[in-house]
Order: sequence, then structure tokens, then C-alpha cells
Amino acid sequence: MCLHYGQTLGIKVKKTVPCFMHSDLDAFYASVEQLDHPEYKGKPVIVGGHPGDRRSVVSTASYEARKFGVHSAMPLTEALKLCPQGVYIRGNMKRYQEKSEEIMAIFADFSPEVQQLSIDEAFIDITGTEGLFGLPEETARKLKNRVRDETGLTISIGIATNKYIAKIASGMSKPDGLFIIPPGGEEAFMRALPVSKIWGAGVKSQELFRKHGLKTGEDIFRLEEETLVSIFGKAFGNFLYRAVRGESAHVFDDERGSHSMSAERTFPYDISDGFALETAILDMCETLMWRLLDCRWQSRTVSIKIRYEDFSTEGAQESSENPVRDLNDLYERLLRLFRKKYRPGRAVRLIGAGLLNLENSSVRQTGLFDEGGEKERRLEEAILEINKKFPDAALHRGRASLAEDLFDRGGPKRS
DNA sequence: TCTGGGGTCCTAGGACCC
DNA sequence: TCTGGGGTCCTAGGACCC
Repeated sequence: MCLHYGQTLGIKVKKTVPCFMHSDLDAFYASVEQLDHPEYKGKPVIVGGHPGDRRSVVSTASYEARKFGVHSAMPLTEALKLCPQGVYIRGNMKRYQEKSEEIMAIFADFSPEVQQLSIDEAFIDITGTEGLFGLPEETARKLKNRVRDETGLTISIGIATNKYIAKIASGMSKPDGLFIIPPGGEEAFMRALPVSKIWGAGVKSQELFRKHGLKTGEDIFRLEEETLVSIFGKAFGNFLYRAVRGESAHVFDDERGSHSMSAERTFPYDISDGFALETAILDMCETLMWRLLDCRWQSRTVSIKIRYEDFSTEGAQESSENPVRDLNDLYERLLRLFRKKYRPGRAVRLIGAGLLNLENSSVRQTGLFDEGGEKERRLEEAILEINKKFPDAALHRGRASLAEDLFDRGGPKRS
């Protein structure tokens, strides 16, 4: 016996039940392409790369393309085999960002509490908005209609008393779906759920489910908490125990921990030339420094990542007392790490660099010995400003522009 | 079919201190 | 000479998500 949203427990006691919508745009990038190019409508559209792009993967496949078995994260070469007649597109993030902002603005009209999860997803807290928009189902229909009419895109919505279940619910009836878990129905919903739908359980956890004969939430429900912890580890074991009881998981709580930023690059062809690799690192330094200054963050910890031809991956990180000062400083730190880690001569398919434990740069102690650094940083900020205003100017600090040649020509041609 | 790029969180082990 | 037990910080690697 379930209570429905809007029903009250008694005549005198009116209890407000928390109510969250999770909205997910359907095949977002592919849908935007079909919107902007009507000739693509009804065709299998695959965003991620052009045929012949080496080492690309599918970013989004339209529903027409999914019928051929094409899905996200699939290597493009495989998609091409399954769906040679598809429309292949590299994608235009700027345009997708624009559409995303339009939709988020619509969400904001329905609630002040919108939590954007990614470019195409958000939680909307509609607790207590009945007076304005009606019952949750009605609210969801209004929202879906506005998104469709004003942006030409469709969304799928899940509704539940907690975010975790709302998130799973939005995936239950895609595309253009609406799925509601009434208050009190959380546990029943989770117990009936096939384990493949449990959010947070990827390839490795699915293997463990299989190995232990766990097919549904019910099977997990029947296990002791200690048993789950012994199979899945402390954090995920506890998480599963609570999740199948319909309890709110705290994975989507607003206050999130540390932030980081990173840039990485997979080369079209493996590179084993040290100079070329170091040049690639310099190029990523520029990207990172630009973003760091742009969002007014600072960091004391830098990291590098090296993926070799056999896909084995190694990383290294190093913290120092002082935050990264400028481009040169960042490059020197990364280079030191890289030289410590890289075994010369080995072929590299990917190189990455990152800044960890970002904090607000207002807490920066402007050091006594920082005068040279201050000048350097001002210069960098000026260059970044110019690049922002005139994207085609592409000002650089020298060697990094070399890296672009390296990437654009499909690998270094050495004689 | 060889497997992108940008993130977050968890685990386990070592260093160091009291 | 036989090496306890926290707490905290750092590092490497892995799982997972969109």
C-alpha cells in the first residue's frame, strides 16, 4: 500500500514529503545535431568522430544508431562495422553547452534548487511546489512540454523521494519518459530492480554480482551487511545494503570534496620520442594554466599520467609547500615527475597532466620572494585575456605551438 | 573492434608524530 | 631488539560516471 504524492497521512497532519526530479536529456549530442541538421532526422547519428579517425570512441549514438548496436564508449571502428551507413560527426561542444544552458534555465523556473550533475543531467527539488505547478506528475509534464517546445529536445524524468532513486527512475523509460516512484514504494522498487540497473555498479561489480548469483535487488536484500562488505569492500558494501532498502544514498549530496582539473591526450600514433612527449606536456600546461587562472583556483599538487602502447598506465603526483606559481613553474614540476617515471624508449599512446586538491586562490599567500613570479603571472593573465577575446590569435609562449604540429599531422614524421 | 576526455571517490600502504 | 596503536598526510592505482 503506497502513499501518493499529494495525499496526506491524516486529516490534521499534513507532512511534506521530499520530492526530487531527475532529468536526463535523451541522446543529447546526437539530438542537437538532428535539430540543427534536419536532414539527419530519422538517421543513425553517431557523435564522436569521422570515419577514419584513429582511436576515437562513440560519444553519443542517436536512438536510430542504437538499433544497430552502437553505444557510447564503443570504439569508432566497431561502430563503423555495425553501422556503415551512419552519419558520423566529431561534435561541437560549444553548441551543446549552449543548449544545455537553455534547458537549465527552464529548470530554474520550476525550482530554486537545481543541481546540475553534468552537461545533460540535473536534479530538481520540487518539494512543496504543488501550489505552483500541481502534483509531481503534472509538474513533470509541464516541464517536459516546455523543454520540447522551447528547445526542440526531449528529456526523460524520474521522480522519487530521494535523489538516488530518482536518478535510476529516469533511466527506466527512455526516451521521452516519465517514471514515478511513489512515497513508500522505494524499497519495493529497489528490491525488484535487476542488478544491471544499480547506479554505481560498473563492469567489475557486475562481474561480482554474477559470480555470487545476485540477479536482483531482492538477492542483495537477503544478504547480511557483513557479507556485502566482504564481497564488495567497505564503502560499496555498505552502500548496497542501504540502497536496496530504498534509503537515500549520499552520493549526490551537494557538498562535494576536493576538486581537480586535468588534461590528457591520446596520440593518433604511439610516440617514443622524449622531446616530443615533453612538448606535449608543455602544451597541456598551457591548457591547465589557462583554466586555473580563469576560474581563480590554485593548487599545490601536480600529477602526470602515462599510458603505454599496451594500455598499461602509470601515474605520479607530487605535492609541494607552495601553490603552482605560473606556467614555467608548472612545467618544471611536471617535467621532473615525468622524467622520474618515464622509461625512455617506450612507446606512449597517452600523456596526461593534472592539478589536484584545488583551492580558492584568494587564500594565496603572496610570498616575499614572489616578485618575479608575480610579473610572470601578470603576463600570462594578459595573454589569456587576449586569447579569450580573440580566439584566433592563438598567442603562445613559444614551444607549445610545436605540440600542435605534432598532433595535427597524425604523429611525428621522423627521417 | 583495441579501448576518448574530464571528472569523483575508494583502498591500501608508507612516513611521520605522539 | 624483536617491532604497540592511533591520527594525519601523501602517493599509486583502480572503479565508476557522463
